[in-house]
Amino acid sequence: MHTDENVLRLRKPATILDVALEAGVSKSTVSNVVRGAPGVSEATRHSVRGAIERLGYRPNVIARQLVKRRTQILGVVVGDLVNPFFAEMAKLIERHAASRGYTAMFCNTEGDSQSELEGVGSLLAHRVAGIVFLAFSGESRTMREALEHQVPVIFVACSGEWGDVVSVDDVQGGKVATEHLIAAGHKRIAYLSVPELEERSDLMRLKGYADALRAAGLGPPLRISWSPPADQAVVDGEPRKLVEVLTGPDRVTAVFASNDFAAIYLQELADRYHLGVPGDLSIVGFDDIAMSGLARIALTTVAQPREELARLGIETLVARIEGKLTAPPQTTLVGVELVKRMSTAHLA
Amino acid sequence: MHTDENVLRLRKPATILDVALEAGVSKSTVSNVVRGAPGVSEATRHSVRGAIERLGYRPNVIARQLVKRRTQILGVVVGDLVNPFFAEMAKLIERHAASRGYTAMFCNTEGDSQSELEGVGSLLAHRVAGIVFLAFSGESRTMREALEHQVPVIFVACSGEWGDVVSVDDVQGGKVATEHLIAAGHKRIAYLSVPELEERSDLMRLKGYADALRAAGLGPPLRISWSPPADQAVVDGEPRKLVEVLTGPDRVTAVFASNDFAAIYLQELADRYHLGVPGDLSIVGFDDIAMSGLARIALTTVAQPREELARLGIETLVARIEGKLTAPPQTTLVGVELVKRMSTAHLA
DNA sequence: ATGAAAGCGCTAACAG
DNA sequence: CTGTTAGCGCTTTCAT
Repeated sequence: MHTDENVLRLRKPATILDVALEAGVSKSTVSNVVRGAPGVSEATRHSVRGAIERLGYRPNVIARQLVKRRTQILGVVVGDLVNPFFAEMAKLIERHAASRGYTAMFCNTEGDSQSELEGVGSLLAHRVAGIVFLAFSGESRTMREALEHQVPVIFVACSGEWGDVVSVDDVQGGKVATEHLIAAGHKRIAYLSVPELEERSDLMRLKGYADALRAAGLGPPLRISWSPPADQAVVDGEPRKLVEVLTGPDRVTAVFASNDFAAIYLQELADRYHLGVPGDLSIVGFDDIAMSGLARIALTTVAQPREELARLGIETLVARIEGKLTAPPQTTLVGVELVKRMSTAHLA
Repeated sequence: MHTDENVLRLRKPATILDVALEAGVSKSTVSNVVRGAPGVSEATRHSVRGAIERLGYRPNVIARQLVKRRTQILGVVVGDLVNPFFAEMAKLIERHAASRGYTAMFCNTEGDSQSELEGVGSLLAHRVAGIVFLAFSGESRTMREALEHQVPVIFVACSGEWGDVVSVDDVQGGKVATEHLIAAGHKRIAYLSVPELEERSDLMRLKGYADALRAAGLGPPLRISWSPPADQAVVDGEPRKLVEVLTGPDRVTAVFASNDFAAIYLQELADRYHLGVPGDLSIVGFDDIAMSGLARIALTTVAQPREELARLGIETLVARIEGKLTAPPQTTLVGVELVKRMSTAHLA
């Protein structure tokens, strides 16, 4: 098929015109063959195919994009690939996009709204057909820009006001996690949030937690803000050493962490201070990333149906892009499931 | 700056012509201002800037790419984002690319050479300026295509014959890992390889292992091929239950795994069968992914300098793209470092 | 210092 | 069924 002679000829990629000349037809005919347009005789189709093969012709997507004024590229804004939850979502999004003929272009924001802005700017400059937010800082200029350019947007596993959203029921998740802890006899239960998690989800999970607490007649909610692996944390607005919250007479005996990443680092901190999990401290996470299932981690957690989130997200976005969905932005909530492992136990 | 009126006007993005009309100059002048070309009077520059601002003009990268016949996009071929090593490398590569003005376009191959082929095809169709392989199946058609299209290629943390490579010294890594085990008194040491790791690196690590064994006058190398979390494995070409290799009279007492991912799943298997690590089995990994440092995992491993790999990789590729490097493909090897943790111990 | 004109490679009417 | 034509939005000589 490919001879060295051809390889040499192709130092400059063949264009549609080269193919037309080679096959002795016009550009349009080649274009029709390439795009599988109807109304081309079998004979010409065959000879064009031959010319394409001989020249190793590959359509220039850029030229096509320019004339159609649309790309088949989806921009994906990811929080931080180092968090396995995002890594897996990114992979699933890419796969679903590919299965529908779209290519994914990622930008990693590292949770920083400045790079989010730059990233979205770059996506917009590349005229992506749509944008998937896997994390969203809430910075309004970002969206403003997207809107101005009429790019459909979807928030997957996070939320924003200006586009469709597909996510889990965070309130419900927080509730289920907290109820599990309450059922195990815990009275002093804290909510642990980390900056990596997008604010709205954080607030919703906090709400579910607070609701469950209230329903059980337990004390006021206790919110810990922590950036692993720091020693310090902020407890109800006041800086404290995190370990102190977990020890002492009025210590917290259970923590609902806003995601597995935080939960695992909390467990790590407990290990370093020789606090037993779940003996001295019960922990529930959120996400159910792969490593939470390892015997050595064995984290009780609220599982997000990642596959379903990715599928619905891409489905919705593509429908929007292709004009099959014109209704106002909609929110689709999918269910969560508590996965019980070894990081939680009855209060002694 | 942005009034609603403008937002409305921008439903169709402004083109360079709109700006020219608005500023009362020609397309070329606008182009000169946008590109910061010299030879534009301060006055016109100012008025053009104003028009750009008013219209919210953003240059169409696609049109630019078409005329310059080059993009500023780097294709990145990733093995599997679910392996934290790849996730982190992907992130670093993206960051370094961005710092040099390039955008990254990922494709996840899942170790499957069919999707590698499709992915590279898509990258090529998008006329990426260069391709970074973070994993490479060795399938020659892939590269053949890349070569035919004259796209510079770099292999980072893996290797291939048809491009520059920046990787660690795998032989040395295998040697260091094995010597550590030998020094701890182990006699029956196996090498564990998983399909996710690219073949050449696998072979090089195996070689380092075998060399160390030979130098110490220890028996023949023992190679285990395993797909976690299966029960079965292939030991020196013959299928066996993995756990049997780790128990019984002539059991293996130490394993050098070809990457941390495999090492951690081996540890998991040991845990499930109540084999103590390092009591009954010592394990050394390769990569030093973040989770290997957790107290509960505490994996002894050969660390790859990821930051340096990413930096050198992008530097080299960009030099190639920009024509600053025209020498024949070169190989850059960077050093590895053994990180001792709790998964290895002296043989009792 | 600025403008006019010729494409980049492709698609999409519209003729023939 | 196939060819002609006119752009898509931008860069780049070459004039002025």
